[in-house]
Amino acid sequence: MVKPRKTPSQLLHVSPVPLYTQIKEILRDRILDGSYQAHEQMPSESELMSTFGVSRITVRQALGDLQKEGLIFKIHGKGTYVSKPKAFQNIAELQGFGEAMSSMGYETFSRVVSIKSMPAGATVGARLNAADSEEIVELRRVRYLNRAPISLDVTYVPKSIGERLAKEDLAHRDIFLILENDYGIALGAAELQIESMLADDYLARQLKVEEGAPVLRIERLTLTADGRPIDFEYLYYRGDAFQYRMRIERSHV
Amino acid sequence: MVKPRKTPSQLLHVSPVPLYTQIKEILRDRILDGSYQAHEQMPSESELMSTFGVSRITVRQALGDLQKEGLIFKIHGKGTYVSKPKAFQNIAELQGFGEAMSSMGYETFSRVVSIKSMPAGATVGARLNAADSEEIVELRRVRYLNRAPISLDVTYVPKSIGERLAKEDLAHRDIFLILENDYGIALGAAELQIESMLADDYLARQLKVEEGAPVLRIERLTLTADGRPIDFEYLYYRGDAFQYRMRIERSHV
DNA sequence: CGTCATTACTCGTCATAACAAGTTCTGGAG
DNA sequence: CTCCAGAACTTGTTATGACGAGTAATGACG
Repeated sequence: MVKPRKTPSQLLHVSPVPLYTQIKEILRDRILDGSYQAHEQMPSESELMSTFGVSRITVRQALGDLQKEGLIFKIHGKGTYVSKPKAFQNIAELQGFGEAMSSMGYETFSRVVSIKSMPAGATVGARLNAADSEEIVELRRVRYLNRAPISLDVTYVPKSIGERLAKEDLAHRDIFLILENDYGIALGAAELQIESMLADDYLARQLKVEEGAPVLRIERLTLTADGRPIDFEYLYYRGDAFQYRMRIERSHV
Repeated sequence: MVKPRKTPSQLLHVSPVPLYTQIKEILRDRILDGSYQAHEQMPSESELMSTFGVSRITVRQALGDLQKEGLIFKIHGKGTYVSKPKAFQNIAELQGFGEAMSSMGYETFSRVVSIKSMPAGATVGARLNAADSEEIVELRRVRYLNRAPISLDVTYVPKSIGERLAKEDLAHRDIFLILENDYGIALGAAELQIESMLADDYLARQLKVEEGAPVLRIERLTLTADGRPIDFEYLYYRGDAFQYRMRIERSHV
């Protein structure tokens, strides 16, 4: 059967954006805007090949990425299906606080309480992979959501980074985004520990809650893409006003 | 053109295990046992092709999987490198409590407090996608770690599943593993909400803490691989004895 | 009517091939 | 010696082709 090799209209072949990325985004849009309903079967790989005019490898790469995002799932021998609607989609991403909130439509800002240089000490030094006596920068901020204080962030970064950060607009910009966009540091993963505690005097004042109120304490170590620790934080969230939400994938190993 | 089907040497081609999986496991072993040191450059793709006698596609699939696991990372134009050692590796997986603890060498068991059938009600019904009046099963368990109570789990599942679960050895087996291994239900992802609260009278008695002690409250909805909600839980963890740890990847989109 | 083999579909795996794009080293021009 | 072009590496993207394996519908057979 002769297939007319028509140039797939929608796709830009000269673009610096890979084909599979373009296809992935077209399909993601169709899923999110409801063109493909949840639990519906998606077009098969061979259909997608001909409609987009690309090879199967390219189609599979696009579908594989969407599967990693949790938008679709496959059943061997049957087909590819759309997962449940949006709601929570990709919350298991590493995001800064402002990044996460603004993507949900909330307005936030931070108040910088203090910035100071100090020796790392044993605990922080161990996390940031620095000697106890090495100078690092401690940065304390209170995060506000709709004018109400919601968390106290105590951030430790290496001196070189901290001195640059001190000059930035920390009230309105996420540290994560500054590191990535301005400093060109690719972030990899974060390790979290979450526990519950009671507000002490200092926390109560900063978060405008009663002493003894429940507080969510998160210890977060952020790593660069090549695994170097770069940012160690203690985050104290008001227990009454905030819920830490995420989505975790079962390992597909 | 007929292609002679020649068999490359070292790997098992008759095995039901895909080549890329075999290669992935060989490489993972070498990383974990230190043959490839952290931050060291791994053999290039072409080297791996010739040493294993496979095509580049196969090598890339193995490396891609290892990258998803966080064991290696790649730099375009430079090469493939080993990430930081183990420590935390793959904690962002969906695991049951016992599953997670026993993989860390702890002994756990559960005490079943109650199992009862009841109408779903608005909150639970919405989560499990059931009518308010539909009968579901509520299961209360206290989890013990080294003989100390550490959490109260309140689990809601559809009646059909709950009635089967009631006959199982819930004291020593994770619900997740029963669902997957015995019932053949593939689990997909879980959505979590974490918040901090104070122990009330009932919780304090169950967890053997003082009333007003900090408690980590986790709301967890577990979905099957095809996105159907199947298990909704409230988990109340003792704030003094437990830390919820995880590792989150920055989106590689 | 129930069972089973066939068949036609799906996704899963793997080979070969080519070019693009980023990095590093080298050698020659100035 | 310095600087810059290019070679020689790396990973990234894409095409074409083939076979395997799981699922489902079909139809023949008992």
